[in-house]
Amino acid sequence: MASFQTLPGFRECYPEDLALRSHLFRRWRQAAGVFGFAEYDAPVLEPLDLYRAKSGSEIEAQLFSFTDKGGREVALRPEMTPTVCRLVGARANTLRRPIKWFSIGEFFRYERMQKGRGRCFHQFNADIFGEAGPEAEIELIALLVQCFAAFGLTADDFYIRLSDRNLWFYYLEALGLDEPRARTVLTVVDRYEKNGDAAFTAYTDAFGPLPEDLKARILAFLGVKSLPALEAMLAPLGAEKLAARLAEWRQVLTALDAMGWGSFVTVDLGVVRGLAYYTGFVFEAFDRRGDLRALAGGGRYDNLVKKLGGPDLPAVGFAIGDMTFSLLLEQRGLLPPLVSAPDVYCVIGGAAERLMAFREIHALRAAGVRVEYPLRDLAFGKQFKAAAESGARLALILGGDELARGVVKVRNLGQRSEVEVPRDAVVAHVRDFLAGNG
RNA sequence: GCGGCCAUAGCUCAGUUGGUUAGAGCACAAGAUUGUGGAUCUUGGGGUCGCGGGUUCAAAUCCCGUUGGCCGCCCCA
Repeated sequence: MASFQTLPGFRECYPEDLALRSHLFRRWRQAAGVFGFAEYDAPVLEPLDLYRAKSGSEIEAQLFSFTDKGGREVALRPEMTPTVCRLVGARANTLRRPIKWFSIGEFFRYERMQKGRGRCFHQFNADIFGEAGPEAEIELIALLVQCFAAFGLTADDFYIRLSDRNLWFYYLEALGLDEPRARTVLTVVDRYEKNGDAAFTAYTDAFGPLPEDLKARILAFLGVKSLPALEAMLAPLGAEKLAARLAEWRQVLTALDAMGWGSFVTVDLGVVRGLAYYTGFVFEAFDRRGDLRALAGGGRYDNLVKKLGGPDLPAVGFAIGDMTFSLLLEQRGLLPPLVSAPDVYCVIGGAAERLMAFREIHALRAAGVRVEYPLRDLAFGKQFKAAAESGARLALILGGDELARGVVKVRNLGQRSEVEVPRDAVVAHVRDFLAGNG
C-alpha cells in the first residue's frame, strides 16, 4: 500500500472512470455544438478577489485558496461564471451578439464530502450574453434538456423547475412588502422546502412576525405548479409589471412546448437559488424520484459582468455537474458498456514474423484501424485467447506459412471463420469488413 | 465546522469467548498447451489486518487517540 494518500475529497480516475466521464463530455459537447455554442477554456487558478467581488468574503471558507510565491492571493476556481464574465467583458465590443459560449472544466470547493458532492468535480457550463429577452432563456433551457435527453433520459427521469426572482419581487411588491422585506422572504422561500415553517424565523428575526394573510399568500404562490394557475393568482393584483412578466413566462413555456419539451418544465416558484446575483428567471434540474441533489442549475444574471468590471451586458447561464449526473445515469441503467476494444488483434508466428507483421500493423493503424498485438512472443494458443479476450472483431494471423506465401489469414472472431488475403489487400479488406459491420 | 456508521489482498468479504505462520471467491500471472478461443486443472505473486499507542503470556479481535471513507447537518456559486 502506498504511503501517500489521495487528498481528502479528491478522486482518482482509472481508465474505466475516465471512459464514463469522457462519454458525458462527448455528448454534452455535441449538444452544445448543434445549438451553436462555441467552446472556450480558462485558467483553473484565479485571483481570490474575483470570487470575493462576486460573492463576498464569506465565500473564502469554501475555496481552495492560498498565497502564491509572488505574494498573490489565489484560489482554485469553484465555478466558471466569474471567469467567463471576465473573458466576455474584456472583448464585449468585438464579439458578435448573441454570445453563446460553453465550457467543460474541473472545479474545486473546500467542502465536506457527500453523496454527489466532492472537493473536485467537473461541470458543463453554457451561457448566453447580450440578449436581455426571454429568447435567451428559451435557447438555454432547450440546451439543458438536450444535454439530458442525449443520454436517453426522459421526462419520467428528470424535470426542470422554472422560477423567477423578478416575479417574486413584483408579487411581494404588490402585496405591499418593501425591498428589504422581499429579499428576506426570498431567503425564507429558499429554505422552506427543507425546513418548513421554521424557515420563517429568518423573517421574524429581522422584521417581526409576518401577518398571517401575507404568509398564506406567499405559501399559495409557492404551491403554484402551472402557468394557468399562476395567471389566475396574479390577475386580480392587476399590476402592470406582473402582467408584462407573465407575458414573458408564456413566451418561454410556449416555445419549449413547441419544441416538444413542455413536459420537462414545471412552474415552481420554490426555486430561488441561494446567491443574490440572479436577476430574473432561475431554474434547476432535478431527478423525478427526488433522491438526488440538484442535477443542474442556472438563471439570469444581468448585473454580474458589469459588477466584475465589464460593460453592462445581460447574461443567462447554467451548469451541469458530473457527479450527480453520473449517479442518475447509473440509477437508470443508462451507462453504455464503455468497453475499450481494438478492431484487430494480430497473432504473430515468432520473432521473424513479428518484423514482417509490423508492415501490416503500421499500415492498418495509418488507415485508422485500432490494432493490438502481443508485445512479447507468445504461443499461438495464448495469442488466440488474448485475441478473444481483447474484444477485437478480427484476428490477423501472421504466421510463417502465410507470410511465406505472401498472404495473411483474417479470422472473424465472432463467427470463427477465416479467409486468406494477400498482404497488399489486408488494409482494404479490414476496412471494408469494419465499415460493413459498423 | 458538527453528528452517526465504518476501515482485513486490486474488488467483494470470512476470520470463533483474544490463541500457532490471517483465509475464500473474483481478478491478475505462469504452466498443462510450439498453429486456433473466453473453459478446466495445477501453481504463483499480492497483506505493516488504515496508522499510532495501551491492556495482555498472547491483539485483526479489547481500550484510547489519529487518519481516511460512507451517510447526514451547515453550505451549496
